[in-house]
Amino acid sequence: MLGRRPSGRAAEPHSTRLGSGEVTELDDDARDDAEPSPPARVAAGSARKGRPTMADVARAAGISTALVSIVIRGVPGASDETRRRVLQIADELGYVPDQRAQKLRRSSSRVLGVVFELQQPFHGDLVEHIYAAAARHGYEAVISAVAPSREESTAVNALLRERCEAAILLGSRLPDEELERLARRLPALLVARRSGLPGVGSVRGDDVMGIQLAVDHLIGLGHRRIAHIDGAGAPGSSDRRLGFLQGMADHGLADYADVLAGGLTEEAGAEGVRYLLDRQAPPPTAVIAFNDRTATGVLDVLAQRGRAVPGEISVVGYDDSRLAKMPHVQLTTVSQDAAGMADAAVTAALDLIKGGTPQETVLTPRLVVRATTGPAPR
Amino acid sequence: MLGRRPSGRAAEPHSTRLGSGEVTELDDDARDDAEPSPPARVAAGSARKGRPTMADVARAAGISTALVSIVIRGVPGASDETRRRVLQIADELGYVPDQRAQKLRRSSSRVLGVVFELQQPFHGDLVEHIYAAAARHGYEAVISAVAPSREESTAVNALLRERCEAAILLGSRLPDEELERLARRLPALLVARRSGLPGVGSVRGDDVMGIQLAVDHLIGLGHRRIAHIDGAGAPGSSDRRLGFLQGMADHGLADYADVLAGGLTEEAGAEGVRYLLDRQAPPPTAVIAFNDRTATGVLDVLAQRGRAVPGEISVVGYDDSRLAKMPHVQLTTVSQDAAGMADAAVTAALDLIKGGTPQETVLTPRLVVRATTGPAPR
DNA sequence: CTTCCCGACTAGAACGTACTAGTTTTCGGG
DNA sequence: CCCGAAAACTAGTACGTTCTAGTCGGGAAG
Repeated sequence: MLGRRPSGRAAEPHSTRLGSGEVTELDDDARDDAEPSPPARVAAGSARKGRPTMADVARAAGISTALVSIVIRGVPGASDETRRRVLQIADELGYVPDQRAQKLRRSSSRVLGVVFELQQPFHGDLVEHIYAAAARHGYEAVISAVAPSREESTAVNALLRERCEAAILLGSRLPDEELERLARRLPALLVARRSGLPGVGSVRGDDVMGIQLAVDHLIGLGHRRIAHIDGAGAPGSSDRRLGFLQGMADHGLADYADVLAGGLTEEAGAEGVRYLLDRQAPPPTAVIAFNDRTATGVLDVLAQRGRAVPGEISVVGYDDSRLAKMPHVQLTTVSQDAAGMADAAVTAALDLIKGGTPQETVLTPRLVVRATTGPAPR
Repeated sequence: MLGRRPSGRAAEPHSTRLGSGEVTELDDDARDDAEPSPPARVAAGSARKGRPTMADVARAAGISTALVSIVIRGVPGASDETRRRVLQIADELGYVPDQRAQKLRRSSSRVLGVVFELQQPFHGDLVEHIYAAAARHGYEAVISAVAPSREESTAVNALLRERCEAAILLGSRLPDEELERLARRLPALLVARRSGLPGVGSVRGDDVMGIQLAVDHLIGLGHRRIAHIDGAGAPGSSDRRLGFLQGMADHGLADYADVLAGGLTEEAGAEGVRYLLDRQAPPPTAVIAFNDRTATGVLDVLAQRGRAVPGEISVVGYDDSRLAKMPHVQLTTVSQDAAGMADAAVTAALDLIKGGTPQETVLTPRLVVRATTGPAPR
């Protein structure tokens, strides 16, 4: 094993950093203004110096900023000739409207804030569709991430300062008290979480029913011993747990129901199924996981242990996220219909902004049968 | 199988939407201003009406907005008594500084723009650390996502309008031409991608060396037939391919090297390894995947096919993302050190903002040996 | 030849904050 | 009691837009 040295293709090995310790802080800051002659003064050269403003464009075109504004916004009030000229000059100068100033001036910012979890595939799906849904309504979505090292309240505060018109929280874990404080400041909407609060709207799937669909499906395939690896304290987990127990009871199989504390990560699923396989009692013939990530963990462990899926054990996930759809996974799962949910969330948020009363919108889930469920083994 | 109906616990079954078709657009918009008497006029009631401003706080406290500004920013210039009082009133009123106005006023917006891919775990890791690194330097990170339905140029434009001081692009796929246009507008920095452009900085791992580390490791374990499932056209993939071929050649094993067109998804890895297993020639004893996601796809297929890892086949990933660290996966991988890379990226971006020349910073990767590699089978 | 209107364009006031350049108050020392 | 200086506070402008309320020509209608 030869000790590797940095590859030769890079100009310099490590952290290269050229020249001069100090750079002139602000080179030619003060530039005299009353001088209309040379139109293109910014154009060439590097990206230095504050970006061009509307005033720069106006000066270069020899017109007022108001007229430039009219052209840029594309509203009536300018001749075609001027329009053409202004747009060309703006492009030459590399002018981009300053969003801060726009938003400040405009009565409504037309911005929806979205808080999501960085590593949750389903949240990724939702965010993607929220972008689209917001755009469809002439809104912009600005996103703020939650991660192990970034608390939800930090993420929310960032949005608050952004002065968005409403906040959409994906699978929030904020305590009721904080949610109430938030709702007092701006319209707030929970997604994929039940809202017990009067001031807070909510868009979510019917979790009880979703799991029941899964249970029905499995029992229809002849399964009896079914386990549920739940979401611990996560939003929705108690509903899903309830749906599981109720679904089993409906078929008179309450005694065969098995609920394990889980979580919403792959590891939680892995741990849960490991326990099921290693314990004294015979393992279940089917597992319903809290979500797709959890189910993925279950699948991984089963594969490692050489248990056939669905031959020996069937597995059902929840969310129908990107994970479930992957061709080599083909997870049977309960679809939350990310697009529909995003759509409903944006619509509901817009309704709140217009002064509507907070509602609880419950979407009907759908079972998507793929390759991880099959007839119960003999 | 009994046809499931919406669960009884939800107040109303589907898409509930209460009352009044139309809501008053803007209720009591005009409110007379010159009236200093009742201090707390916003406080109670719902969240309606524009949020309180500095002027509201000042009026309630009977002082000037300038002084409120001083207190809010926490700069010297106000008595402790006033400070306390103002903060309390601000809190009561639910005052939050308007970021748009702040940024507009402040010379520098102290905002870094970050473009990332929503479904790439490694990007998630990077974003998380960039948030932290930026905060450490008194900057804020605003993120803009790329997804199948949201183009990179859309994401970049959103940042541009946000007037951030620099743009950090994670694993960008933008063509050189567009990058140049961008760099002419504001300092731009590529992460995990080589920059051929003079005006664009770059922070990346030494991909050639990274793969070579993996090759060395495998050969040290006795492997000879090694395959590389590459990243197709993705940033960094040509370097990694080169590193693979060169590493194999260094050991005189050029003839045993096998390069497959892949991609950066699980499916690409799954497809690649399926091909390797199904073809005529004997399968390799080790696979180096383009990244962790690709490696995960490989692992899944191997598990499905009942191939022992690392007993029969060893697998190496790249990135050391969240995926690799998961307890039930324990993927051997080349670490890009997300934290270090995020740190370097933020530092480099700040340097660019201060007028520094764009640099190419190359970080030394590190091999993290976990459970998916072992001695070559007999 | 007026009058009026309409399109093209402009002046200037917001929006909510930061900050410079004051002005007033406080207070200790002589 | 007054001076001076620091501390506490304020007026007013600037940031880059949008938008209201205009001005200015010029052509059609009277």
